[in-house]
Amino acid sequence: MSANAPAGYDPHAFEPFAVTVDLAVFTVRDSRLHVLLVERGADPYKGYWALPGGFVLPRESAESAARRELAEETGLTEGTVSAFHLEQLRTYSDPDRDPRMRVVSVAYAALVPDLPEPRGGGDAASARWWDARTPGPLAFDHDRILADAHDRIGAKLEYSCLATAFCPPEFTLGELQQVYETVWGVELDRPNFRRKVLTTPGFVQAVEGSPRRTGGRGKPAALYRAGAATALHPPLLRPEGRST
Amino acid sequence: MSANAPAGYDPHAFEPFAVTVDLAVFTVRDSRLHVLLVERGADPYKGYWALPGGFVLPRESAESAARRELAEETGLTEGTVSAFHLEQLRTYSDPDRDPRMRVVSVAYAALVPDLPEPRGGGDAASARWWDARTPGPLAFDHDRILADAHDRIGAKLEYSCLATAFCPPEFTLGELQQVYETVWGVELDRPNFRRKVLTTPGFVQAVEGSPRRTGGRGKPAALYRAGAATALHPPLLRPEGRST
DNA sequence: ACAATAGTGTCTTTCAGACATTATAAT
DNA sequence: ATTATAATGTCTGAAAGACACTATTGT
Repeated sequence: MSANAPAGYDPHAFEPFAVTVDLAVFTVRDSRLHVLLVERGADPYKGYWALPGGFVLPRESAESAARRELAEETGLTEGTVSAFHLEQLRTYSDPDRDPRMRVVSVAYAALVPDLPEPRGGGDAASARWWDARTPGPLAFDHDRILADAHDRIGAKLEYSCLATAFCPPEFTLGELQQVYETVWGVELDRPNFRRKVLTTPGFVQAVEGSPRRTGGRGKPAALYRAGAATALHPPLLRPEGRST
Repeated sequence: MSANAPAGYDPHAFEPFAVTVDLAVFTVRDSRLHVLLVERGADPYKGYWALPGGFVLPRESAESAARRELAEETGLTEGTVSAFHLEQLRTYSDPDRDPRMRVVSVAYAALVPDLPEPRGGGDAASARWWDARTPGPLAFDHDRILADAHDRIGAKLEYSCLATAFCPPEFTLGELQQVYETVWGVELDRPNFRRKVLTTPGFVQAVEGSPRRTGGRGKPAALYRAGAATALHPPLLRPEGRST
């Protein structure tokens, strides 16, 4: 803003903007990427599914609003939710994106570990996890937002350590690899993946006195925690120029 | 927005938000990264320098507003300006970022070739190019926005062909290398840079019947145009984990 | 002749892809 | 035994870093 407020600019002079946040909450479940959706109970788009979200209140930032909505929609406490990765995606401002009024929405992507089915904490009675690739037509421009969010997360896995945000505090390398394979929709070579993760300083850190967790069959896997690193140098590039 | 408008929500019920755009317009000049700033003629922050920007009008998107402001502040036509690279950065929404009222700002980064000194086309009488690294304290939260913009551009040079956006339609590989060195603040090995650029399909395309442009002394350099490629696979990583 | 910039070629190191092999568990 | 998953090791090829060398201009 800021530079050129028309002299004597009156905030109430023309129809105001509403500012909202929309959340693409992702998790990896059963080797599929899932996104949290809520069913709309009122028009417009009554009966459609939509990304959870809500208005930014007069005295809070968009970040705060997003964090608050994340807690409400997942039914978890603010404390729990504060550990989840939440990042701003981009802002959607088409004048006609909401038929009721001028609504500018700041979209966020949240990455959470596998959670229990959401209990309807907020005003959205029905919230569910959906497969992120086949969400059918969503309300408003949420198909677009969801697609953008998916793209961004996929891209960030390449050059950041973000994948651990999908995992519980202690995880196996197999689980971490599942995250990559699921988000990218490709299969990775396990030995090469191990090598890359383990030789990147600070990506993961072995849990000492190594307890081992069994994934059912097979040899138990060593456990790791997320390391201190945040960036991946050099990056872990996906096999081909994929998008989904 | 969208999910949970309180039933019977009245847009005028509480103090409205203003939505603005702020622009970080970058160019490379004399081997230094420059950013376009305007001097504020009124309070708050009277006399401070600020990123150009302005209000989003009731019937336009933030993108349109940013493009419009870019034309106004550079004094160029919308047609000229439509060729420049303009991308959304992120949105700043701290409740106290503007002392006058609640202002949410969508920030954009614009990359332009070396332009003539801006003529005050808009209401901002004084607009100037400043060294992007030492802009002194700017108005509002614009120091933060500028730093974020610089970081983002630096990061995008690694995995995109964006550097050509700083160059005129025809440019030499030396000029392209200057862009990288200037934005990253490092020196690159020329032979290796050449090899990387020329072996990346679609990054640049040689101008046939090669006219050659002299940069003063030395051997004349071949000219290139930006290619069709938009992404860089594999990326062109900067030497160390730098940020400025 | 010399300085300055453009361009080529080569050696070495790093790292990713491919894939064989061993290890440890459940059935 | 068989199957399933985890972990190690090795070979190869692609690409980056370092750097020597040639080419073409202005002064």
